[in-house]
Amino acid sequence: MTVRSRLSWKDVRDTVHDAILSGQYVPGDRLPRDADIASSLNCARSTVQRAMQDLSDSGLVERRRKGGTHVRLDPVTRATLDIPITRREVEQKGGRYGYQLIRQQQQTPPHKVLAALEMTTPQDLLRVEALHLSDCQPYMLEDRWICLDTAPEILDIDLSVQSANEWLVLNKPYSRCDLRFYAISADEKTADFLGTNAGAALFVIERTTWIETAPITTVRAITRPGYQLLTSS
Amino acid sequence: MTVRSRLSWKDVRDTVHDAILSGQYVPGDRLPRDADIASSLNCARSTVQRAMQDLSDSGLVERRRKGGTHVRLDPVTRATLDIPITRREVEQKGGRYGYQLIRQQQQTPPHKVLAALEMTTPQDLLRVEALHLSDCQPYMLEDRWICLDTAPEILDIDLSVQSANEWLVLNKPYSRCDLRFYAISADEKTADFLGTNAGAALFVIERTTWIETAPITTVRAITRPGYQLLTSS
DNA sequence: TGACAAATTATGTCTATACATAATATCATT
DNA sequence: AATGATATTATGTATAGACATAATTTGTCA
Repeated sequence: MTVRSRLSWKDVRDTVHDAILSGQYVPGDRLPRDADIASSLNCARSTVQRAMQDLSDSGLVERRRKGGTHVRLDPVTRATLDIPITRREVEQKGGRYGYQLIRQQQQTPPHKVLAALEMTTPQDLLRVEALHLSDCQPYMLEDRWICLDTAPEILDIDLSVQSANEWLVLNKPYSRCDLRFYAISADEKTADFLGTNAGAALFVIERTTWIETAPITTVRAITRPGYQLLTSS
Repeated sequence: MTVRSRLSWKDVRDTVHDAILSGQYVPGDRLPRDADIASSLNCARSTVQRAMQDLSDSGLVERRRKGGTHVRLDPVTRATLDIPITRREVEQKGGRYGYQLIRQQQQTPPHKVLAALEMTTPQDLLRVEALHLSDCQPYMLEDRWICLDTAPEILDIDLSVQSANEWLVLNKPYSRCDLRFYAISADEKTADFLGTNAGAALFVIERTTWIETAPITTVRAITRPGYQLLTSS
């Protein structure tokens, strides 16, 4: 059997993880001190520290100074979601990407939009409605509001060629992103755009981004019927 | 101004992150070598390494040995979701948690369920249907299949007292968890349980867990009308 | 017994160093 | 110009040591 000369922190993490999975430690149990794990596995404490930090990040254990490390009593399912730009998403699924600009105009946002952006003083935003296509079939209908204070350059972009989604993601990196998922019943207009019937259940992704505290954009993306969002790994 | 004597890796991460946000580096650009960043910020290379690893994990940059570190050309929105056990979710929202077992029986799973669990040989599973309540109002309807090979102890549990959700999460930690989100139209029976009308758009969370390759459970949780799932931070 | 101060302890973090590894660049050879 | 061996380089990772920090325990005094 192959014994690596040095133990990586991922090895340590997996060892501890397995010990928990196997029932050797159950929720609430206290794990040995990092230093003890280190000496029993014959590695440095910093290696164990890195491993335990990862387990803590993933929600499996809780660590407190002086208190030690405990298996979480109240485990959470912590999952990572990857939401690529829509063009990539379509292409990754093997579709041919298409894009249609529906409408673009500066207007006063409703209260809901201001609230989502956490803006206090009302001001005109650029509203962009667009349809993403996969193999010429409707894929996602987006209703977007862009903050012109934060992203004034958007006015110089021809949004019938490049989607706002794409331009923003390449040119306005964000420091904070809020996501929200829910289901809606399609209204007449939405159903029409997405090629379905009014009343159909549709999956919605809402995303709002900021640079520090400055709002960039908020978008409500209504997906075509049957759309599913999966976790990455 | 307060200058901390030593720079933490999170400080380094934020500094680099800010440099990217400010447009100093745009997608595709190559960042300086870790060692150079280290000397320019006056910290150790390992500190920079830890920072860059985090930026790489969060999808903002890409690192390749010898190739160096580049700002990702194709940024993804990477978000972390926390899905607590349902009792906690209800309580965190300020509701009083309640639970009703609807039905519990061993039966042959349909093909869809077998596929979700990645099982090849058909065998009887324990099917548990239950309703979670918040302040005596329906909150979530779950339809669960449990693999008796992996979790035989579940048969000794009185599932009218403790929910399968809770027992499994405390007693069967998983090594892999797949999540899936989508929208459905309520059928008559579902609408009835959730106190809404047939045809209502409902948000669905599907979760399947394994210990290594051994399937534990798959559950389809249909949420009450208006339910929204938010990202954690 | 209670309140507060001090010692203890386990995790948190940075540093300097050494070596590993993968990808690229260089250079000699044909 | 194509090939293949070799050197170079940037990241990946572990280690020992030092010190920081927070939480608990212990000790002291009223």
